[in-house]
Amino acid sequence: MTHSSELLKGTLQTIVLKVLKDYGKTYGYEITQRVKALSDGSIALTEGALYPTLHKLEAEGFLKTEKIIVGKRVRKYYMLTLLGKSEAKDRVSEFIDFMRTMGAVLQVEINRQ
Amino acid sequence: MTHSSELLKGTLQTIVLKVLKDYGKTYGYEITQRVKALSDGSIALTEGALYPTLHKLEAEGFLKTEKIIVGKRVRKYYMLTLLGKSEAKDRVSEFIDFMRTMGAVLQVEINRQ
DNA sequence: ATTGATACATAATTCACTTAGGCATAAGAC
DNA sequence: GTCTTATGCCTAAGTGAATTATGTATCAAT
Repeated sequence: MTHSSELLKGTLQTIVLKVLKDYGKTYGYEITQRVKALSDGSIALTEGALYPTLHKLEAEGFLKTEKIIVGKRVRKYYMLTLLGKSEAKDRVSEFIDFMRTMGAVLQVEINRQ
Repeated sequence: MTHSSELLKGTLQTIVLKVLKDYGKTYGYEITQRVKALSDGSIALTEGALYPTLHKLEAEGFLKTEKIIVGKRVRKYYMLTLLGKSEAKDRVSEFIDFMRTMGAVLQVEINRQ
């Protein structure tokens, strides 16, 4: 395990919420693929982390689900609730603040455009 | 506890190494004060996290220590070893990569200048 | 004298995540 | 045809960095 994977901790909920905000109705496996693509292969979400997180966000009222039968398999789509949309926005703002703060602490110039 | 404090996880070693790189010989309590100042009050390192981290970084050969008697109290100064200097640089680079990747995933424009 | 700041340290607990399973269908390689 | 890889969901045990809770002691200020 690299040190950078340590940095990833605490970002999973934010990532999931933002992906659902940007892409709408998405299923678990698809989220892993999107994040892998967006991160140029460097972020590989593990199922052991992803599924419990989806369930938790749903239990908190941020996500709602819809099951679709594809062939003989069940696919579970997740989408943001109204509350979830607001939460997604908040979490991204929070992340931007965090980056700015860390930029100051680490004396790295960071600008959001 | 806010969600942003969750984001902070995994950054402590990087912060400590970078502060020691930028300020040279520094003691534990001083590190908490510097980080608080640099982060405009938003990052308050807890002693329960800081001291074990300092001990661990020392055990790994990244830090060396020097005890100074101030009045009747012992103050323990930490400074980077040669290995620690290189590690500090690597960790900051890693953090910059992480921010860039997260910027891409969260569709937030981030530029380092 | 009592509070708050300075200064170190350890121990129990928490909790997000990793690791390791389990189950099943679909597609492609050989 | 069967073997591997990809698709697709899930839970449970274990890990480890953090929080929370203490403990000890000096110093300055009111």
